[in-house]
Amino acid sequence: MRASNLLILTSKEIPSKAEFISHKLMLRSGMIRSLASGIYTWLPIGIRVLKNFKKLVRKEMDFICANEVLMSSIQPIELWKESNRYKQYGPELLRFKDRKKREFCLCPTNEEVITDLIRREILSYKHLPLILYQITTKFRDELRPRFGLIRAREFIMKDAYSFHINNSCLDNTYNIMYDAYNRILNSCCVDYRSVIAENGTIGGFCSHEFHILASSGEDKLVLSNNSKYAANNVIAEALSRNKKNYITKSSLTIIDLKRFNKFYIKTKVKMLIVSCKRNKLLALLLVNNHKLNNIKFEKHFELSKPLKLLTNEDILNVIGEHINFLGPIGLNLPIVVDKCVSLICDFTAGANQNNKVYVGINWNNDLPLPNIVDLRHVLAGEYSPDCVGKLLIKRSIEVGHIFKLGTKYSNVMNAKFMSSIGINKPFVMGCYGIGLTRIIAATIENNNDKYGIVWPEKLAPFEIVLIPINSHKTKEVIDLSEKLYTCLIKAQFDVLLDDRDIRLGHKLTEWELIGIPHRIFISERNKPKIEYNNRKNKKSIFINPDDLIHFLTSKNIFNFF
RNA sequence: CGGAGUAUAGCGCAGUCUGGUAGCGCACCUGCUUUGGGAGCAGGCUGUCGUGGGUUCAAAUCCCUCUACUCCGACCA
Repeated sequence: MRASNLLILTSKEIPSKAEFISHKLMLRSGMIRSLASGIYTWLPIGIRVLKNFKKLVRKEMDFICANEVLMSSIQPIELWKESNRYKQYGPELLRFKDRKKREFCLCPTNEEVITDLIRREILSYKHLPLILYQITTKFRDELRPRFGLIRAREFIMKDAYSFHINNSCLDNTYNIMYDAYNRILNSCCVDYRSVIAENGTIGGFCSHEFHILASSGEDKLVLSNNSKYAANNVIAEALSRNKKNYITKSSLTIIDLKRFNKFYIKTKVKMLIVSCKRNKLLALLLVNNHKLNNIKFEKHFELSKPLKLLTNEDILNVIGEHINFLGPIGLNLPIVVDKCVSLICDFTAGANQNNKVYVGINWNNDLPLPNIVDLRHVLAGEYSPDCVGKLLIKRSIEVGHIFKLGTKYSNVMNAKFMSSIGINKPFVMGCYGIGLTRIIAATIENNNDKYGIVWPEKLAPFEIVLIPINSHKTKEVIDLSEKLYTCLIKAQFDVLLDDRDIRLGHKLTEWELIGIPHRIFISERNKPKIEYNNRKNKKSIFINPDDLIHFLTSKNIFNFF
């Protein structure tokens, strides 16, 4: 490609509407333009990057013998009714009708469509296991799109689905896919983690997420500093330890707020009141500095989803006590305690009277121990649940999620195959998503400097840019540049010749912003050598033009970093 | 969906409080000079001041309506 033919739409100005580094850089480097909230147009530079990411993913899918398909971005709504996700998905599913009044939706994911395909086409166990995948546009009508491509409404995702005769076969494919995802992320040169995760509306019984660590990320990961334990914040657990060492021995006493000091705060337990199914109330007890985890609550009390916390006002109306003085003793409500609360001795809680608290409360002595459930978010510095290391909490961007679905979809959609012993069995399924447009943004979050994007070699819009200097002065410079351009194309490099009649400074800042990894300068000054310059470390080396291909293909270039 | 903010040239912004000729920088066009870090000089083009209504002799500016976009939260993977 020649720069004179390439649509390069870079900008010096920092776009006012972009907050994230990746969003700013993608706009400034001319990769994307915004069309509407969470919807983008991809420009030539961006498309080249996207193509490289697709290539990388296809290579890994090929390697594990997955079959590429392409499903429509429009889906008949009947399939969603069949899988019972029609209501569950809510307004995120963008629905519309065709001229015959048949209802459709824009594809947010493809479990239904693929299950429908397979139940029609695959009748025998002899075809299994089978992996199908596609790379295509998805649409989710997000409540609040933000951060550029990181949470867009329209995005490009690779989604894969696997079909098996049983769980052990699924486990095998799941592990193969897990490894493939690791290889993909390694190629992106990003700091990432795979973590155990929550299945959400996709369903199933086991899942892992792949996250790129970034201080700007929306998600939080809980990681052990000394073991492999890594989990999404919403399901992370910590080692529950007995906390009776707080106090020697005391007995139940009611004290006034005036005597309430630091010492009692340490052992304070707080009470939250939630409204459950049929408006019944439930009291939850948590250690004072612990935060209630909605997801854990909802998982355990599925029928009370979504969690409804009573406000101070509600509590005054319903219970008639001030929120700060609620406690389990003498309370006429069912109680559930967090695991940590169940382990604490001589604790402090409200006395259900204004300005009064009980201290020295002990389970079984002072009141029976109610149901125990893990209800809280873990805190940084706690012990890892595998007893090895302490927990760190890091921000991240979720880029991939793999699920063991089991027979969730095949059962409800009646997708069955004939097994080897002659009986019909539902397909055992897995599904595997990786957000390409999100991974591009996250890769930029991880790979940039004050000049712009620093692309990993294989993902950059071009591997090499040839920059003739003062080419208007000497024909030799032009001739050599053209010669090298032809050679590099022949050697199958993704090369760009910057043949524009603009000043050098302009070219340099522009290619630094766009992030081309390798730059070659051809000038009168360095004759007969040419200058190789590296985007990442800004170092230069002077080489003979004839050695260029050898230099670029040899290990030299890697030692150079 | 709750809260906050913004909307003026292609982009970034000033002007709005206190109503009275539509401004600046970048970009763009022309010419000359320049050419190893987004050049300099001279000249030029660019606007339904988001939409609709109201007040006024007069509205970018004051009042009301709607819309879009951004941020925080909730939600979601």
